[in-house]
Amino acid sequence: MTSDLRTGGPLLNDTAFLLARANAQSLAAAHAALAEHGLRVRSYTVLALAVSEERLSQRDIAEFLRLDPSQVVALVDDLQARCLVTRDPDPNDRRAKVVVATAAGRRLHAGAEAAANAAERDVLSVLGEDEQLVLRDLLHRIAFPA
Amino acid sequence: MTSDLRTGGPLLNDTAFLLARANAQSLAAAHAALAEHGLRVRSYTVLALAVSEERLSQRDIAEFLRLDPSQVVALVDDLQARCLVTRDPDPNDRRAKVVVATAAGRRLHAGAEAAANAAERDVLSVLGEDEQLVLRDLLHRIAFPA
DNA sequence: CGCACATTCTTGAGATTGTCAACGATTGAC
DNA sequence: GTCAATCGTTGACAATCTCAAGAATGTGCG
Repeated sequence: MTSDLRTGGPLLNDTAFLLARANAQSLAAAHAALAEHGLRVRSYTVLALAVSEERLSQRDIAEFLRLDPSQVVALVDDLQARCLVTRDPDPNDRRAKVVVATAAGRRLHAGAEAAANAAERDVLSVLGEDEQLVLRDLLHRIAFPA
Repeated sequence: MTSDLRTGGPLLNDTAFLLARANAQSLAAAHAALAEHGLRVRSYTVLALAVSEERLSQRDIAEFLRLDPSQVVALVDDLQARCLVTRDPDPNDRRAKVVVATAAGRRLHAGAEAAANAAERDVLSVLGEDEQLVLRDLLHRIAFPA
């Protein structure tokens, strides 16, 4: 057989490329899993933040997800129109709007989270348990540099 | 101080999210580094494949980069218009077109590669040398599952 | 207090990317 | 030779990214 691109070709020493391709695999799996729940990957992450007890503002969300604030507006608009989240006023800053999940939002998130976790488990299944923990630690440090 | 989202918040146990955010960091660094050479990240990866000796067809490139074939058309169109690559006929299959870098393409790639590597080194600098090797191996296995 | 300046959300625009369906040319299987 | 499959291409449409501007609110300083 001819030389396999996946093992010996160009760009394979490029961690940035491997990061991009691994992310593409992960995204595709998550996309398929979440579609059955009527969510796209972006909506799901915003909903997940709204479900948490952190009471994040749209700016917090934008920074955490590395999105432009205007994108968060559209995402929250959609979730709010579907009665999955609300925009609560921040008593300490009337400019800010805290995004909080409704009961329906929490219900939908619970099911979607299970599907997303299953998809992630599938993607990571090529690694051992200990390797998965190492990967998460390394990615965490790159994703949130000091 | 209040609880830091980066260390204790939601989604941080989600490897898929960390993968996406780490990739965003990497992409931003690469984008800035390559802009000075007149290339975007996509163009750079296609050019890198054209520089290699693999003689890849547009379909090969699409599959390797996980792109739709129609996107490769636009990318190669642009690189060809700038005289950085050529579309050579494949003697074994007259449908396929092999994308090969010109001398100018190889020159531009050399400089761009240096800048991209510097950016990557910067992003990975939060990890030790050995950890960087581990990360690359783990990502490689996820990016190209059996 | 009053003023200048920064921050938060929002809107709108334009460019880039992702996804899909068709089509002509060519190949490979039968 | 016929027929299905593949490769490149075009076109359309949705989704995403990036930027600029504006209204409302907050913050700091004289």
